[in-house]
Amino acid sequence: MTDLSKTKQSEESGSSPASHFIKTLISQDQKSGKYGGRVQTRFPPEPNGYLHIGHAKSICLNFTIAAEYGGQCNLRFDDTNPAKESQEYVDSIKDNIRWLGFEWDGEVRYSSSYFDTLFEFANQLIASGHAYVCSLSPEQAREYRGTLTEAGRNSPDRDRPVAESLALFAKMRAGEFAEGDYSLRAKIDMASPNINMRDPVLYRIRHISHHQTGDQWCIYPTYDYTHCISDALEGITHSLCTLEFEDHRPLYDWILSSLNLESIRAASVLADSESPYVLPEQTEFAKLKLNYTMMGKRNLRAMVEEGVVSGWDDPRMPTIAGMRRRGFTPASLRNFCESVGVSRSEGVVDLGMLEHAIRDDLDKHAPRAMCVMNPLKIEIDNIPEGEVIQLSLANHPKDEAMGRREVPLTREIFIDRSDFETDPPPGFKRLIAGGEVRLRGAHVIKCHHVERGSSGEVVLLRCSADLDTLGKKPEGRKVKGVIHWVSASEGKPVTVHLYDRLFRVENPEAKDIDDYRKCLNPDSLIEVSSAVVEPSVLEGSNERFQFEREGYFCKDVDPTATGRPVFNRTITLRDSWAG
RNA sequence: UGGGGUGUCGCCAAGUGGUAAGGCACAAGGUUUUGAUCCUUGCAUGCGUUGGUUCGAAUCCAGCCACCCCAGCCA
Repeated sequence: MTDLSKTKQSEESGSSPASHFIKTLISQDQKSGKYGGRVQTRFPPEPNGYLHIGHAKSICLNFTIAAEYGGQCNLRFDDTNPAKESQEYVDSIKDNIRWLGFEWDGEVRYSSSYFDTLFEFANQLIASGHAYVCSLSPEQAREYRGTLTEAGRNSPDRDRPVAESLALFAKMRAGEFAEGDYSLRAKIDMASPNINMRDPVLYRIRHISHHQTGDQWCIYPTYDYTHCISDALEGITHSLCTLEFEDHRPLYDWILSSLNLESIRAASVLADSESPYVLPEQTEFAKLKLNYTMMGKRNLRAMVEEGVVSGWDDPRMPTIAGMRRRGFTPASLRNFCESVGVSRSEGVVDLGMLEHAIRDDLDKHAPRAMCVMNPLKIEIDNIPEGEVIQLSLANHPKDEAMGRREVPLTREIFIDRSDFETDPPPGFKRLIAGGEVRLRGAHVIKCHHVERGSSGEVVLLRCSADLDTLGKKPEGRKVKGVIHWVSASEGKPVTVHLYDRLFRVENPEAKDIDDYRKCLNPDSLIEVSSAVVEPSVLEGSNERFQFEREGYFCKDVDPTATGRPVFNRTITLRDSWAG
């Protein structure tokens, strides 16, 4: 039996997603029937910024794992700190998740929609002696907390009578106190080596309106108090989060086990269910880090606010919105997250992995086209002036289903300046004076005259086409080079944005870097205004193309003021030629 | 020097006592009207380190070292 299953697994492992410790854990829970066969996960962003590629890992993990085990994944906004949150972020996050290809279970959830229950449970904790109202100011509380190596001291209010705490908590909620006057704290252990257990704050006073609840509340629950209860109310089974929350797990468990289990169940989505009610459990995994990339929300926000980039959706940003505009596909991001794996060791993934994921997807799915970035005019003397030869080219070299397109060939065409050399380096396969080269999808041409301007620069190449080489190899010789081209008269001018990594250093967030601005790559965006594309590019509804020999490009959603179409370079083609 | 974690090829990552998967990168060939794709081959006598247990250790035990996280009424 073991042999059989092993064989089967290894045979499938080529195509099926890799296993990892969280799947192993859930498989065990499924086998033991711990949650009655249920798997419910959740993605719990705080709406205080835009989602980035790091979030994508968590999104993919939570949604795919639920799907693989026949469960569901909730989207819950963890909105307990209205000072930093806004509806704009709520909207963008929902949009980004859908774009990635995931759909959450039922309605969007908000921690703030549990405020009533949370408040009631807080009263229960006070009543059962698990929490008290503390009058220490934030500064005093810090002093009382102790340090990493010294135990803290008990608050003078720690043994406040239950009735008094209850009354004060009611007054806090009624708005009778100023911010910082009082807080509700869990009564755990001020000497705990885990600082999170030193009577953590559960509620604080904030006279601020909330993007979802308006002015209904002036006290707001903290993350630690809210998250575990929200999970429990939603019937979450596996609460997946990143490693830095590991120290919070004891608190997560403490809060839930200090509450009455039946009260939680009764307030949860499982109240009327026959499923056994089992509390959720938190499991941590390492967050995604990418080299040459800054992922901190603070820093990303700073780049937006300081105008280092054009916005949250600047194509150089590691945000979902930015990558989308850059031309990344949802599948490429999902595949990338899958290929990176899930573990507990904190590594830094090489950008090359991401690049591979997008090239892999676009190579299969992006139609080919030609675009000349830096035009050099060629006159083909044996094509009559005014004649337009419509060539039929395959949109994809391997996938006939992607169809064909017409590409006009005329007497005057453009090739890229870099495809002609008067002084070619060894191994140069493109056009040289007196040499031959294949025009992609068209004829072999020979350059017999180089025309120069007053300062010696090449202005025009006079060539002639071997009319017998359309769709066949030339007779008696080999022409190695193939270059792309665009008709001078039929081609369309476009603007192209060549993007490169934003930073010159592997870790722009390293401790020894005082200012990330000093590490910016000055060439992260190069605007090319001289580019010309073949007409088909502007005719269809395609957004993404491979401009042959140049890279993958994506039509920008936001044309520049010039009114010309803009194409963003998603990624270059691999280039094994060091020239 | 408190507590919690992590250390397997340049990078990610399987492996759970039976003799080091896979992907990325890299290198060398082959195909090619994209110097792309694709195909083939190569790439850890070694699993932070030192000891121990065992017929046998990346896997078990002990010590040591390195790195990450925690002292918000942020999440």
